[in-house]
Amino acid sequence: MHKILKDDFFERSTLSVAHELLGKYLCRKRGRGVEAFMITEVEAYDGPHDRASHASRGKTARNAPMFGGAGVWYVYLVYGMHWMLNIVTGGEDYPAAVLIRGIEGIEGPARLTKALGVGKRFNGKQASRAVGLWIEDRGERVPASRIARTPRIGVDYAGEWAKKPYRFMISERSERRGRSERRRKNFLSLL
DNA sequence: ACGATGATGAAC
DNA sequence: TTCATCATCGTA
Repeated sequence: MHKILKDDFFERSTLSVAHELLGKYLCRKRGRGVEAFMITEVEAYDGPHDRASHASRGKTARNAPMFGGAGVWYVYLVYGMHWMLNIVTGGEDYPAAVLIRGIEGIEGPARLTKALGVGKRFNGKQASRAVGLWIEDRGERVPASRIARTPRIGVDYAGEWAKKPYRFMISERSERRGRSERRRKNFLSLL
């Protein structure tokens, strides 16, 4: 069962959408082929008062997609070099979106956009097969016991909002973690 | 721990 | 018209 997610899936509470996006598939059509990756990590940016959200300073040319209808891509550049991929949630005029931070085999919001060739041309476009970038429900369910919630990454400036557990991820089994990744983690923990 | 690298938004 | 600030990543 490969069911393309429509507006109605995204036109709901941002936290629900974020939670339920885990286990869904991010799909990209390039040339004749379609690549599909399970979504493993997301963050919710919820409403005009969320100080970690671009929308917290009101509507601007950049964040306009967040204020529009649900199911639309919001793609923007950070640090002058990285594209971030978000899907707009909630109703019209309620600014909210879910940032896709990781997919199967590719951790990191900038890495996945690079790997899939996602850039600003998707900004403001409805997620759909016609556009070449969409999300599918393939009937796989992630057990609640494997879903972890933590505060969002890189939003320390956001005061109380920085502490909210708006990051959702599929927790990995430590046995399956490769030696190199474990070494890298140990190394980073020294910093 | 830091530099790369450029758009954005706010101050002036 | 500047200027500080980034929803990051790779390298040391």
